[in-house]
Amino acid sequence: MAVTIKDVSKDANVSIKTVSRVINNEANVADATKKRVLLSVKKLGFRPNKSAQSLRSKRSFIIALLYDNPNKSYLADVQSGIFQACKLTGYNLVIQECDYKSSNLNKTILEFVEDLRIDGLILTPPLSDMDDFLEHLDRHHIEHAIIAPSTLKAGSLYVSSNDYEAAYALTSEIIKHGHKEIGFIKGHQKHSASNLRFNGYIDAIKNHSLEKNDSWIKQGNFSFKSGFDAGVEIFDSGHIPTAIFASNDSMAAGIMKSAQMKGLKIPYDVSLAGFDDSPIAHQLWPALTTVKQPVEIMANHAAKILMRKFNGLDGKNQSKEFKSKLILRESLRTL
Amino acid sequence: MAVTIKDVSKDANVSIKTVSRVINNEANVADATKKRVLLSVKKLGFRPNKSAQSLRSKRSFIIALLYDNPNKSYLADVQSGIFQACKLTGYNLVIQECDYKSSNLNKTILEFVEDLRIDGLILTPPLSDMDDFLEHLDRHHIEHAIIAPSTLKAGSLYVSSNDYEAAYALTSEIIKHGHKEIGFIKGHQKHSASNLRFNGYIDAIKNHSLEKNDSWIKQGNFSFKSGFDAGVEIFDSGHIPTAIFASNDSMAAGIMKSAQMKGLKIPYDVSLAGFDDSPIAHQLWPALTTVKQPVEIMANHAAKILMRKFNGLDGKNQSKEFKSKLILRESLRTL
DNA sequence: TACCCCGTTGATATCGTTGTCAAAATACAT
DNA sequence: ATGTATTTTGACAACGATATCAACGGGGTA
Repeated sequence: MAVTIKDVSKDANVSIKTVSRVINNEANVADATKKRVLLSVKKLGFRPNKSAQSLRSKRSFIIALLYDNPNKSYLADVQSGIFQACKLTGYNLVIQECDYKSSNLNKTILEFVEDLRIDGLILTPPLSDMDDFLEHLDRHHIEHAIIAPSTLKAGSLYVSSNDYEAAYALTSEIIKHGHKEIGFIKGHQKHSASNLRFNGYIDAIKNHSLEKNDSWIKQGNFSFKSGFDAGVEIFDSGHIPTAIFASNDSMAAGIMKSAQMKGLKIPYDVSLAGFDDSPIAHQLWPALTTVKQPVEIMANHAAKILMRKFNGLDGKNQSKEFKSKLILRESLRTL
Repeated sequence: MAVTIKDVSKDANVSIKTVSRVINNEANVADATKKRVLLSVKKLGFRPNKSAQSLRSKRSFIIALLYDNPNKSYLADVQSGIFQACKLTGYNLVIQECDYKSSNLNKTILEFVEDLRIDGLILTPPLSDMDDFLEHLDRHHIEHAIIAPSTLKAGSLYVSSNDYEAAYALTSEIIKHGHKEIGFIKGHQKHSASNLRFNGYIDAIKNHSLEKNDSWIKQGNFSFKSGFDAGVEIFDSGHIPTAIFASNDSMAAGIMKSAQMKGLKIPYDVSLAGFDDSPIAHQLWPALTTVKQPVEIMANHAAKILMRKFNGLDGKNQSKEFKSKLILRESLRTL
């Protein structure tokens, strides 16, 4: 039989309530008593029964990661970042795949949270962008931290990255390399990052007095295939830009493949840039110029501020924007 | 306040025990009663409190996925397969990253399982191969299903793939393409799959009366970098094989990069094959010839048989070996 | 009719914590 | 010494389910 709070209370010669106070770090326990209890806890190897704690106190010490069909490497990074944070605090991590288009998403998640008494959620795009869903969470007082939200609501917990600035910077860098004709592949329409990146590109183009050419701007959806298709379209058209900036690396890889199949050499015939610095970026040849977001660190921070909030350490809102980093590799050349 | 079993019992005019019997599908409840109770359950929207269930019955309806630093896309596939199975049965999935080299792995996991009252574990390589750890689980009666175990113990739950046969078949295919000098990059030493794949290669070589050349056989560890390094070594040596078979796609990608940097063209100067059919395999140019394991389906099956066991549906041992599929792509050419 | 068997049902204890509230002990002021 | 405020402690209820075990009711048998 496992050790219970009762065993500890007997061993330390106090009431179970006092043991409870000690393990929950409550105030107003005499130092001597505390020491004695902790000794017994250690001696007997007592670990509180989480089901009982959860039943009584309505806290589970579990947080959940919600995601919908993300890029695999992105998911792994997010997950890892959250997990590291959990390990420090003793929380556990449940994962929940969900369909952002589902009509009963709200209900499903509410029941999920209530059933497991989940203490809080971490949301990834495109869930981060669903205002209706976020409002639903607020209405039911479900704590949550948002990774890459579209609108930065005061009082909400989030971590974001400077997608606009990064896309602007990368575009400027491409221009600095002498390019004047720069294509762009847009990302998934439901991801707010898509617009940010596109706007960064557009504004950089404009501010450098270059002309925007719609036949070089294609709608993708962050998938390899959409990049490949866009590449085929562009390369089949009469006029090819000297550089193409894809909203993520998968699409850039798709473009690279379509280029190579056409016999076009990167970066000699056309330069290429991606976004994300996913593993494929440096595994390709030539390696991709791209933008690295500190995804794992961002997710880690999201988990941390979420758990801090549970514990009332909410003093300053600790939501934060993280800076991305330009990574220049061989796929971009100077004209 | 949430609806409890008590509310249902009042509404249906039965005792709480009878409600409990109905929601747990126990025998010996009169049909009429059952119907009445189910009606009330539906009407009131009753969902049993999991903490209470868990506390009393020592079941949590949670399973956990244990992994140690796997390939990101592999992890995502495994996770997704398990998740699909969970969704059908109402189980939840918590993930636990762990360090297979840690000296207190046994203790950590035991406490994790006991604290959360985890019903069962799913293990991925290299944890699948740690006999000591597996024995520890048995000793503490922790249910588990193993993905890709090294030794197929009777009575244990597992899903495996035919790595040996697949490597043999792929090697034979390479030989059939006219290659007589075939290099090989080994995988991580702690993964049993590494040996299986290597043995498949070696036996195919032997059975086709080809000579094994140790300078073309390199030790890798499944990482891109280890493949890259192996490639550099091989290509820097005087004599280059006409084909190289890497134990996984990441390493094959590494070799491809090292080849391209050396100015060697794949598949003209050297053919290449990988293993796993990870996303990168078809995102490269030329696309990789490889072996596809139904990872997601395997993981799904592992989760299913594990959960079946909880429910005593253990009749036949439903462990299973899954067949891999050869995928021929441009990286392999006929000599 | 009396008896037993067996499917059905319910009263109540129980799981291991935390919450409530009052009692006991101690500190402080008069 | 006395009264009061404050800290420390414990008895017991409560959380919401399942487990135990006994009672009930109807059919079959002697």
